[in-house]
Amino acid sequence: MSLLKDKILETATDLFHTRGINSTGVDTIVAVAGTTKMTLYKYFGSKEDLILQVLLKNQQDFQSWLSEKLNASSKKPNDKIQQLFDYVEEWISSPAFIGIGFIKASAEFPNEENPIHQLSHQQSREFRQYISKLATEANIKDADGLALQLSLLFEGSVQAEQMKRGSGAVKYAKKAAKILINGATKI
Amino acid sequence: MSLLKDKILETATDLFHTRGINSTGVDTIVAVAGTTKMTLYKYFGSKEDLILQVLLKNQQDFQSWLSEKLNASSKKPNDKIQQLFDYVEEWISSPAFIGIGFIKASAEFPNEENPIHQLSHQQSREFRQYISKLATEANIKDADGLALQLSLLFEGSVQAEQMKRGSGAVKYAKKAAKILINGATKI
DNA sequence: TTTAGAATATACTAATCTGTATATATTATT
DNA sequence: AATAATATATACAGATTAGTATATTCTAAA
Repeated sequence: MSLLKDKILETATDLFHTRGINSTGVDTIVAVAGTTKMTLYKYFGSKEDLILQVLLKNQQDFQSWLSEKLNASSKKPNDKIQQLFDYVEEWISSPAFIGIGFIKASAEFPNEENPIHQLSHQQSREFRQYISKLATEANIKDADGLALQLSLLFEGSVQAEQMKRGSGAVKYAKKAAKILINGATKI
Repeated sequence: MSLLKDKILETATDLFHTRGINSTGVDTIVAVAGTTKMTLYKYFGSKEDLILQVLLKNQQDFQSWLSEKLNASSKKPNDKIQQLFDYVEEWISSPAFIGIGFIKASAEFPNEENPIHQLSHQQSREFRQYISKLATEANIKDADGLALQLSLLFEGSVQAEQMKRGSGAVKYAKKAAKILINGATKI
């Protein structure tokens, strides 16, 4: 594990978020990270490789943060799905919030053949499946359907927050989620 | 009104959607449109100006299409808000669907000072206000809150469809919208 | 202290980007 | 047929892009 590799990943993550992926050159990344292109290309085969690794790290960080929060909060499946958006709100409202990589990346790389687009799509599916698992464990009727609806609210909230910091959209997403979850819960 | 200007706008709209905005050069646009850069810069002061005009035209086209559909379908406000997602589904499912410009543009130009980002944000707000007006006329309790929730479902659906054509997400967004609308309707 | 690996500085290629300059051809109107 | 506007072709400037080559410096281990 190299400190410089981490520093480059972290810097790229930040710049991709604040300036966009295509608008951020590798020259800028190494300048801000305080290293050189030679070092960057030692750790990352190409800019595309760097983008993919940034996406992977972002998603891993978010997913593990969320899972830990949910697992720590309660053992009961019903509580977990109910609290999902509480933690989503906490995460979106945190000052460290830097968006969801796969949403932005899929917009910047719309071609479905592109590896970056494909990874984005896969991550979006994986997150939806995670919600579906939560819903299944909570004994919900149409788990996949509800998971899809919740993921729309989630991605919409992230989108709204990326558009305008402090939008407060997630507060209403949370309310909508509660209504949808209650409506889908078997009696 | 110039035919060439329209051709350039149309070509740019298509290329921005299929390849991304920053990844599409003006050279490509004029080549596909069958004209030259001199002509493009006669009608558009800059690439940024072209992008802004593409965004404006996209949104006008969608908004007027949607309003006409809703006005033609029923005079009753309650019907209109109920049918909103029917037409959103029709529009997203249409082969001519090319996404929502302001969602992609805000991802590619994340800086809140950027004119393209600002126009995107404004268009997102205007669409939300349009839904809010529908909700108010339908005598709904928290019209702004419901409008926000529906817009999250809307943007999430568009996002999902941009990620994977034929995702079918809007079908579930429609169901969710019905539940939220019914829950928010005064009795 | 010598040696090996890691990181650096600098310069380069070759392509692409936005925007402009100049001069020619086409078209419609008088 | 002469005039004026519109569109064209071509070339260019100047900046920026991703990625590589070369040579030097630093650091840690033997």
